[in-house]
Amino acid sequence: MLEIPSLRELEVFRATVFSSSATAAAERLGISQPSVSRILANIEQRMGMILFLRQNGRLIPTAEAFALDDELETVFEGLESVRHLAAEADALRGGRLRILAPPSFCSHFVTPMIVEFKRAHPSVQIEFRVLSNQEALNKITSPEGDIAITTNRFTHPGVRMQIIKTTRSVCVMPANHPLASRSIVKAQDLDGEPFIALASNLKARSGVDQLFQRAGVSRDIVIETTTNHAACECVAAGLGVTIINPFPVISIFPGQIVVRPFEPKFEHNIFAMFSSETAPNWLGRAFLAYLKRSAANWRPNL
Amino acid sequence: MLEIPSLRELEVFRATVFSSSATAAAERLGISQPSVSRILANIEQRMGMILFLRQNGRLIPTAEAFALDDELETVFEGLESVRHLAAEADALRGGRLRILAPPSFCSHFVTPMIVEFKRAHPSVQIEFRVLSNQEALNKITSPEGDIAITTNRFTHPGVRMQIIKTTRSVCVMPANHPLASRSIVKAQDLDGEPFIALASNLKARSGVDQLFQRAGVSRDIVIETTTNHAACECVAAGLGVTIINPFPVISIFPGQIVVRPFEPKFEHNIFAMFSSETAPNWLGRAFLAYLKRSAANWRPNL
DNA sequence: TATTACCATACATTATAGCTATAATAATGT
DNA sequence: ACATTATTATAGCTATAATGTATGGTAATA
Repeated sequence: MLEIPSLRELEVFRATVFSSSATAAAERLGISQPSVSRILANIEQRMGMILFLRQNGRLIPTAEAFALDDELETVFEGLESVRHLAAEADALRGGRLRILAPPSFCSHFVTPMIVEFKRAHPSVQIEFRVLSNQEALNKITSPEGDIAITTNRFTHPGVRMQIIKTTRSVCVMPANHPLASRSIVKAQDLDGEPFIALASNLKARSGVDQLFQRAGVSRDIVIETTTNHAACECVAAGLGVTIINPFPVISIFPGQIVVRPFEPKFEHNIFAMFSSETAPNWLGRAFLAYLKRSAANWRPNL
Repeated sequence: MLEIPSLRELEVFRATVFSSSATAAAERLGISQPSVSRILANIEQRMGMILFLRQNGRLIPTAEAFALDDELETVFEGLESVRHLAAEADALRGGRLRILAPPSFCSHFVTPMIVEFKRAHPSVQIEFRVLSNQEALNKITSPEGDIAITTNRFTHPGVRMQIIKTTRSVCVMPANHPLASRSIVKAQDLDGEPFIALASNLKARSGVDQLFQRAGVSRDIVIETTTNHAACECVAAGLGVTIINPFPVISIFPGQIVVRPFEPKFEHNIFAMFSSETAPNWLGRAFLAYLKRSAANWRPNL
């Protein structure tokens, strides 16, 4: 009923939609017309859709057929990339990879991945630059970098973004805090609490501020820090609680802090950024796959 | 050497990369381990790449494997859409389709397509609104429209754009113009010529102005019009020459005007715009396929 | 040293994709 | 009205590909 046909069958289907004729499609594909005819019948039966009207002995593509054809364009473009990848696979051995990342993700995410990647592919020459999101954008468009890890979803036409991981803010508290017994901490719970805030120029700061404003909760902001790590240090020292992105750094200071899910939910994204101008850098994509796999296996230990 | 494996083979490959083990992949796919092993060997041979290192009797994915896996994610996402399409094909019979388009493309492009589409699928309920690019953006994001035809490449995160057609500006002249004998008209040829310009708020106007500025050519702008059609009327009346996008309206006024390619090249794009928030509207995609096919068959008769 | 957990190969079996020949139907030309 | 041509559909056959079972090899482990 909704079994997906084989690549070959889809290819035959596309050729037939293109020419609105089984005979023409057969000629274009270099196979016989009966083959095309039977393949089309097969597809229709297995997908449970009528793709062609048989009117006056001719094949007329239905709206379903056009929609399917449109959808398949993406698929076959992807396969074309695969073919290019195969053709240029040499670049993956002994190529160069220029990685850009902001400081916040280096020591506990990107750097270990670079070590692992380099171990698996010793002949690859790796350049690693630590810089801000904005600088990364500039370098990718130049292009002076192959892949950048950022926390901003840039919509610049010169770059393509891809989500590496999505996480939700958590509440970090001293181990002896009364709220530590709760399984979830809500905004209302923190009314009047001493609070460690992030620096006011950060997007995460303003986002969290909004959540508390909407909830009508006023916190006692005792200190502002620039990094999640510093915020955790302050919490460990008993200065207050904080709301941060748990990825990739959490659960240092074992025993001194506790971490709980926070509501309302506030999402953080990490993106990979590539140039949209130049051809895909396969080493960069390979490295992205490492990052994704690593990020997917990561779990916040709450 | 670069033959693309079958879908099934790619599926097996992905499962193996995911688990880094042929045995685990076989279990996950419900087939035998030797099958997986042989399929992987096949893929590697046919693509001419080493996808797994056999170290200590274990399979270790190479950078090539990760890059390929990443590439295939797109492909399999596309196929997932195909599956959804099959499951929801009913929507294509008797659904509703809300089309948005600017005035310039209605009478000679969108409207005839709507007529054809409605004839092929009589039970589909079609709403057609004529409005500006900006209004279309608003309605797509609302969403109060399923597909919009625009001349702007919006980068708004709430919409996905797709190119329907790309064309190049042409020079339109009275039939008896001396330059009518040339096969190509260049910017320099129009120095001092009486010129029909488009309204100064249009993107096409400023783009063409730039071309002439760079070429150091000063035209005698005798009149400004808002539409391509009006510009052609002025040309037919012998008021001067003009540079316009030939699509979709050209070669009206037969015998009175001639049309020639113009250099330097100036490209125009027509886009389809969908909401990126809501699920794909299959009727919209089917209609898009109609538009694309029609646009692809269109030829400027120079 | 025995055991276990993998991956690879060989062989047999089944399923699929392709061909040729032929039928059926509709449009077109005489 | 009839023959011709163009198109899709069906049947039967064959070669190839996909898959399973059985088995062997190799490295880690107890």
